[in-house]
Amino acid sequence: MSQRSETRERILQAALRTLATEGFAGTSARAIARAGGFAPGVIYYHFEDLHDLLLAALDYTSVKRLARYRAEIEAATSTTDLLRRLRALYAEDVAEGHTSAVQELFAGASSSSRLADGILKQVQPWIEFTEAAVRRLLAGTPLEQVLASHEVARAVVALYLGLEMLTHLDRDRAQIDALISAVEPAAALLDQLRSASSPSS
Amino acid sequence: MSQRSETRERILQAALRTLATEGFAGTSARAIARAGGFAPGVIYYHFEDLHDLLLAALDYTSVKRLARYRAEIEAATSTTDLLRRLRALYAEDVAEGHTSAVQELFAGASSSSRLADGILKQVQPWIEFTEAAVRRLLAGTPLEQVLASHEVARAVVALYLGLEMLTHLDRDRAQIDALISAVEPAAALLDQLRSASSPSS
Amino acid sequence: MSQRSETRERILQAALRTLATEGFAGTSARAIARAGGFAPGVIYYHFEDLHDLLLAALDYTSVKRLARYRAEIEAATSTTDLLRRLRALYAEDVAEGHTSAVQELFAGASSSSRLADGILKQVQPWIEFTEAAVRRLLAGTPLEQVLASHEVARAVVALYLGLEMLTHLDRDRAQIDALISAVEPAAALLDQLRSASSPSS
Amino acid sequence: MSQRSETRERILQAALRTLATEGFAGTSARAIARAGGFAPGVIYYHFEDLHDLLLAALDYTSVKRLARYRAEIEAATSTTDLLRRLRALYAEDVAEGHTSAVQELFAGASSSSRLADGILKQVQPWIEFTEAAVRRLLAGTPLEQVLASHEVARAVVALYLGLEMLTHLDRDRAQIDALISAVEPAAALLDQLRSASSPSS
DNA sequence: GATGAATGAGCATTCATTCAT
DNA sequence: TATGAATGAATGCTCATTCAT
Repeated sequence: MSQRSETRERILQAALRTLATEGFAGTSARAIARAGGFAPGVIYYHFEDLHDLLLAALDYTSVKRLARYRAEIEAATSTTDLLRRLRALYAEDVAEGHTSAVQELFAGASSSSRLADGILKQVQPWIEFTEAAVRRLLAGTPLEQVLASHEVARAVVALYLGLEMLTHLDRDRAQIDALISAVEPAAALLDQLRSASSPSS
Repeated sequence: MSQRSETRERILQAALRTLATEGFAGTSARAIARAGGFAPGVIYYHFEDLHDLLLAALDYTSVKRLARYRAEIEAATSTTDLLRRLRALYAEDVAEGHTSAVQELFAGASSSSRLADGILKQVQPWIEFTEAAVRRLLAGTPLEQVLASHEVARAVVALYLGLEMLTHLDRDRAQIDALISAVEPAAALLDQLRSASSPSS
Repeated sequence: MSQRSETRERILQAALRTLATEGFAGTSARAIARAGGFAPGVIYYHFEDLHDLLLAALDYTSVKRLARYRAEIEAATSTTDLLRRLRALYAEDVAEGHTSAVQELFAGASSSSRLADGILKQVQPWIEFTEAAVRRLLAGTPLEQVLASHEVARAVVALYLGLEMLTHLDRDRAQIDALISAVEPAAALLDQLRSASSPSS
Repeated sequence: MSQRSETRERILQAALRTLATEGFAGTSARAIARAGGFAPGVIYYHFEDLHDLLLAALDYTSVKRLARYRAEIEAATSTTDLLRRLRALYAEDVAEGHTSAVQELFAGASSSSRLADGILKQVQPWIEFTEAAVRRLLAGTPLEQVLASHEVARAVVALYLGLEMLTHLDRDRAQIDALISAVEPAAALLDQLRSASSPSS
């Protein structure tokens, strides 16, 4: 890896770390530089400006996470299994600081429409990915007729973002686990519906 | 109403208006004062500081809206009817600037844990209210056994917040309407489940 | 005088002083604030931005000086007398720091077309004033037929600016005096031409 | 030409081009490097620092232009002819970007006395050249007794600089042409004076 | 000879907040 | 009660210059 792209990566990681520890408002050029141990000026050597860096940071973490989600979700054999995998994926999100960064950046989108536009572009793949997953999930169940997959996908992504918001407020990650647990019976029900409708599979 | 509380109200409304038009980042003491036609100094005469004012503003709009939601949701006769009422309530939220203010303040919570704590206190009543509504809604359906009302309530509130976030990003309010429409068949299904399980009611 | 306009004047004078002592490039908001003994922020409380302040400062000195020039030039009884008065006026320009400020601001116009436009507006009255003076000066002499007063006026103003530039370079104000002295015989000649053409006056 | 001096020349030309297109304030090391297609670092390999480069650039264009002026002015057969040649020379100045570079550098002299000193050294030859030209021009006319050639020369150079300043402000090059045209009758007069005083020449 | 990454000081500007009036 | 002038720290960003490669 070239020296240039190494530094670029150092800056991206410092930005993500700063978002997680200082929040969006605290993620100033100086704060990022402090976190990464470099001069504030380097940021502008590698990125157009702060917005550019923050969007790049979101992209950096988003692309990596989307790949992981894609791999796990496609490997799921049942809704119950899917839920188990989602629980693990979310734990990874938290461990890697992905949730914090996402939450802070979405919050920060309020302060700049340029940032908002950039973020919007990055949510699209997640909505599309979720839509495909929802379609697969409902296939062969009565719900297939009754739920529009695009709208459901959007709702699922919104739910993720909203839950992060609440979690940020009360700092109680356990609630997310509780929600997943709470949904388990419903997942089991869905699996039954599916096996009933296609007994051979 | 005393002159003091009249001024207080003017400030609260100016703050909400500013949140809606300028976003959280643009809601400076100066901006609020400009919007309300008073001197920046008066804010500090009526409120501890800017955070205090913003929290008071959230309370101001939140209490009013919660009362409206309570009235409408309690009057709902079926899930389908409930959905119709929710659509109207949401339109009111938008018209009154409540959605904007809420979205901006939640986003702003990132910048200060004091603000976050204050906001958290204001979400609690909404979660409790939603929990009661969910319980009433699922009562007498098979889902009652299968969904934990507290977790569902939290998810519903999170969904509202997350949808506002997405709407703020793509400025496409129609998506909210589309989601409500998409859920209608499911609501009808729920109504059928209920009437099947308790034919006498 | 109100407190507001007193401070405004303090800022204007600090700006002029800083232009004279630090040059255009050194006339930063901080430097002006230091020179005037106030916080940098006050500048933005009284002026839109730094350009706005600098243009206001140019206006401040320019209006005062133009009034003085107008009074003196109109009182001149002959070209020789005019020259004597110009010498005194220029000495005042220097003493008041007007020359420095003008020189620095014109130089600074290079860095911003907004500044350039503002300065241009302030030169116009000087060119018009000079044109009137030139017309009066040449009236009744053979040169009247031979020199276009508008172009001559422009040239005279340009000469003033150019001489300031050179003076700034070699810091030799005596050269300006030498030029005025050098022109004296020509002025005397002009006076003779005029008295010859209108013997009665 | 050695590779070293070739690069040096590329830098000089990039500097002049940048002065003309970006102005003094925009002529940063980066900007010059970008204009010339080389790394910022090379500048410091060939020149002490940025000031040193800018002075060298002024010298580069100044020496070339002075040679042209010398050739043309010495070939002039009358004041009218001289004026015609000056008009052409000035057009060359503009076309080559010499006027822009000179104007910007003189403006920039405000920001540093080191730059000012260097520029001063480069004006001297122009003043001397102009003085010789003035002396030749007035020789054999009554004005010879009445105008001190050194002071006139200085005034002429100042006039050139001042006119460039005004032209930079109002971006109206036509005014320079208008001035030359306006002076033509006076030039013709001077030619008559000369032929009257020395009928044999 | 040349590169381009990095530095750290500097810039204009905005802000929450205070306080004399 | 209310005003609005003033503060001083913080912001994003640019720059001349250095130096390891």
